[in-house]
Amino acid sequence: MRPLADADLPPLGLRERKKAKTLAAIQTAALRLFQEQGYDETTIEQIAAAAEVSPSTFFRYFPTKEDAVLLDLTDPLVIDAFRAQPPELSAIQAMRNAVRTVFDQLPEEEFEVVRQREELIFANPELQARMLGEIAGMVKLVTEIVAERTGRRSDEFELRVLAGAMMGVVFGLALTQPEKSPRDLIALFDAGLEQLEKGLKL
Amino acid sequence: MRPLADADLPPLGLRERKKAKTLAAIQTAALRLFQEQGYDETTIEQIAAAAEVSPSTFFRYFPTKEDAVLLDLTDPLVIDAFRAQPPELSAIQAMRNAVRTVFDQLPEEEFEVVRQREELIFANPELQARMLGEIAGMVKLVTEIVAERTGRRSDEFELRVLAGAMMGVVFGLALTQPEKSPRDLIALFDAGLEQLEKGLKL
DNA sequence: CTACCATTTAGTAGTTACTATCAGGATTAT
DNA sequence: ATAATCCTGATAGTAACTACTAAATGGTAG
Repeated sequence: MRPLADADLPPLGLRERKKAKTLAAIQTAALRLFQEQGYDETTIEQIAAAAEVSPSTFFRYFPTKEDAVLLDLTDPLVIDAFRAQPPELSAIQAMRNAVRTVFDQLPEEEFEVVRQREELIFANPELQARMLGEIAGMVKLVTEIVAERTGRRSDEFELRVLAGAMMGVVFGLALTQPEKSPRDLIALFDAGLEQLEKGLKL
Repeated sequence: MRPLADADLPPLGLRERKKAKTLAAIQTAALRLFQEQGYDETTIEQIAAAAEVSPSTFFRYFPTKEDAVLLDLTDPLVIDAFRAQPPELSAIQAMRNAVRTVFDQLPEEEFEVVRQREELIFANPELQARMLGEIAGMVKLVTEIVAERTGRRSDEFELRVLAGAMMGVVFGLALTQPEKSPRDLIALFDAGLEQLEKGLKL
């Protein structure tokens, strides 16, 4: 329930509340149906029916069927935490801190959503492709933040290599190991970054 | 013309030759139309018409529209060259050699196909997503080859981190810099790997 | 050259993701 | 209360993709 994280600020119009509820209802219904019947076997009509909205409404909230799975609210949290790290730290250190900060205090129910999504994505190549697209977006973001932190230009060669390598670690870990819980994955990511910083000797 | 690389071994039945020709005709027509009218604006009917086959036939050769762009014949070459490197070299060194070996002797016309494809992919998020999927496949392959080379198991943590980081470099470079020629990209990739091996200090 | 088999092809019909548009109803601002 | 705005549902349409069938073609044996 309530995969949203918008701290429920007091003055929130009825309209906004309804929207948030509809969004959550659709994603919840979608994830449930996907899990029960499989992704490809579930039509948008079914999702809409289960969420008690029209198909039109589904598409107003999610541009594609894939997005109903991919919508992730932890990414922006990590980005913010990363940006907030003191600039004295190396980029890799900063990223490690950011990830730990966010996931150490993430409630269990949110973890469950993460887990469910990972399972679906791992089982479906289409979704994997889209997921990688999201990661690519992260590469850009990370590049820009590192540029801010170090006072360099974001199109500098070294920055792009660094950001690419960091996200590549996520990548290599996320796509090769199916059965791990999200928590384990976080731990692995941390260890992977540590290894990256020490240097890759093989 | 003839984006295929199958050295035209002498005994090749008429049927096989026709198939190769049809494949090439479809991909050529597709790339041309995509470039002229844009990817989304081009329908499979149009491609089929331009290649003088039926839509059914298009789908027999390419499972999806995207595949008509993504079919890449240099990847397997790099993989083979990578596998052929002496095991004394570090994985990163071996990869650098492999890439150089392949692209140094790649004919100019093949480079042109690579360039055309890169342009399309860069302009279209859908294609980028699928492309990343291909890269993910590469991560797996690279992991396995490194495992062979070093006599380790392919599911070992360090291997996955290393392979992920290497491919992440491709990634960070390929997706952030549009206007470079493929040759420049190769050079950048080489430099990126060098930096990766030296260690990422930022 | 002919007859036969396997493969490739075109054609047809259907499903489904996704887009565009619009009228009616609910929410908000005045 | 009234007007402006936004959200929803409904309809109609496009295009990617699938399953199937019948015809044409390439390979092969007599």
